[in-house]
Amino acid sequence: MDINQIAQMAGVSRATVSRYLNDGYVSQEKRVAIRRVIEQTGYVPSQQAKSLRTGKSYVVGVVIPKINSTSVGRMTAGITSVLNDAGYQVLLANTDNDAAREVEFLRLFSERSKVDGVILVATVFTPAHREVLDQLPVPLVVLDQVLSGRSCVYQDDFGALREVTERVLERAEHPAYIGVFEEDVAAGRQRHDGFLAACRSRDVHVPDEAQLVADFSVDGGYGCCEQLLASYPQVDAIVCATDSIAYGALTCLRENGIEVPRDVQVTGVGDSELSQVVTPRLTTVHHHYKTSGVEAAKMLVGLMTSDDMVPREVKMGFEIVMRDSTDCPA
Amino acid sequence: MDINQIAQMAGVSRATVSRYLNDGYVSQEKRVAIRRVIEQTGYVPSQQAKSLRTGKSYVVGVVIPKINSTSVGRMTAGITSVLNDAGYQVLLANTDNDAAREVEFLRLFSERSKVDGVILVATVFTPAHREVLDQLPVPLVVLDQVLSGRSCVYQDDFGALREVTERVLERAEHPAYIGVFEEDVAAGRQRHDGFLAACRSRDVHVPDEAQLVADFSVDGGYGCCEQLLASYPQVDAIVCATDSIAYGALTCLRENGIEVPRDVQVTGVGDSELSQVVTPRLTTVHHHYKTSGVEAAKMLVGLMTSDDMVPREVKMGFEIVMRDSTDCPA
DNA sequence: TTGTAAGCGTTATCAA
DNA sequence: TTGATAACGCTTACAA
Repeated sequence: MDINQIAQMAGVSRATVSRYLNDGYVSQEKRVAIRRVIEQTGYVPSQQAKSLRTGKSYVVGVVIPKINSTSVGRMTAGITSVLNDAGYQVLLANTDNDAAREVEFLRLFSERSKVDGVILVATVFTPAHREVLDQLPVPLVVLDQVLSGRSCVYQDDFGALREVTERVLERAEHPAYIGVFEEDVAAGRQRHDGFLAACRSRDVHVPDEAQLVADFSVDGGYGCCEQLLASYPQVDAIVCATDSIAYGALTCLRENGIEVPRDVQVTGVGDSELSQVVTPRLTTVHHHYKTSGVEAAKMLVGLMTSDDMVPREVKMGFEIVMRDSTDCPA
Repeated sequence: MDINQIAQMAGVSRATVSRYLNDGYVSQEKRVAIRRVIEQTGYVPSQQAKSLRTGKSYVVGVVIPKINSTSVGRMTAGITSVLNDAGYQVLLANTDNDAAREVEFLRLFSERSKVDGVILVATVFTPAHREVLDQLPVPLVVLDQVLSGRSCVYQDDFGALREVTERVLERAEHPAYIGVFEEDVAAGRQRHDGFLAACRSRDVHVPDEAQLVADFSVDGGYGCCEQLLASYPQVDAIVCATDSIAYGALTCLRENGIEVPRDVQVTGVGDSELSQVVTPRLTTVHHHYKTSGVEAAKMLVGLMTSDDMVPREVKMGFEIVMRDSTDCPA
């Protein structure tokens, strides 16, 4: 069922049908004729052919590091809702934290699939990243990481960790930090720096053995916490870079008969649904992940439609959610 | 940069370049000439034009009910990994548990976007679903729900709930059930039926007020549990349809000074990462979600490539993970 | 082994 | 307001 058949059945040329479908500029008379035929046949124009001709695909590529992570899940939910409402389809690329695949997918998107835009939920930026991003022939929005000079939406990880650490320090003297690898500027370096900034401003010294690096998992948190108890037994607060790490730490502390928050305070980042379910309920940073996805998608739609938008860098706000794993004065 | 320019630069016709790109059947001599030009220019054929001509898009549509759910996340991870490795791109449609949008997306996929196949992570089947599925011009695999006569991969929810309930009944006499709406055949009806089957085989009567329906959330579980304590105080075991519901129940019980598992046993379904982190650690059913996604994707690839595959219905195995929220003899 | 030519289903230009 | 006609970039008979 193609436009030619519709034209024939309606007794017009295919150009007229095309106009009916797009601009308008068709006489009332032919308009109704065409409408009737289309309704009868259930004809739907081929998006493929249309794309080939117009150069617009109404598809955007979204590259994410890990689909099964609550923060990424929330961001993706925000992205898809805006994009779908705006008439775009979403081509999803899950890289499983493999930076090389990230580059691969970006290249794939720009060369083969002809997407109209790209959202990159980023973790690290290698030279290969910069190169492929520079080559990108379509608008790009970077999410959850700042890339200066480009449109991006990111969390205030530095500010968040500084603030949550300050709260903890009202009762603690020997804080420790369990973070993630620093190549991840946002979740790695910024959070770590925020922690250190708070300590410095209080003149609290944090020895190296109190600053550990875990992967993003519960088990990683557990392991680091064990290590911490061995090498830095005076610890009285553990600031963690993610909720998962904090869960692992909580479990480890409990199994070692250490009471939270009385003996050791614990904090996380992410405010995943389970934070209010663990015992004790976890004090954490609430990042507006879904909203940041929404922002990024809106920004991309703006870039794709009016092509003279200047890049903006948007830093999202956050909230500290005080629960039972810390011990601050109200 | 199109095939014509490459042809011209290599001094051959564009048909020869096309052959070089596909079948082969090009002389050694021209082959090297073409390769050189392609390398110089970085030419990449337009997938769009190719699709228009061949009718294959190498895109599959994946419809999911909720992106930010651990079970769906795991299934999607399995799906994308297989599909990407097989050279397909994934168009993702997140319906946010809206059955109408599910139908809409299916229609969109089949009519406008010309996907080569569809994976539907299903929850309910309305008549509208059946209609659009019947119209679907491309192979389909249903995931996480059984649809007889069609290719599908699903969890053994009946068997899982029966078994976990049997375990619980070794120590309990007044079990209760907190489920989800029964229109969801798998998570709703099958799990409920499994629970009831186990009770029946032990001649345990379960009054209506001990069978509640929650949404999929922690809060839902909390609320139902409160209700349960009021209307069925003799309860000594709560079998929950999902981990989230179980987390809510655990929290509610703790706040009411009821000890788990001594006073009341609790079980969930899903074995999400946090199940080993809550206190007490949750006894639950481990469903092989990621593997089921892998299976479904492989099946779809089979259907898309050799079009004479007969539909199969695959029931996945499961494991009962006994932890501390139950109290069974080892 | 290669080139010519006819599509795939649209939209855009230009006369009429 | 409409209809030829030429693209968009590719594949595939068919003929040479």
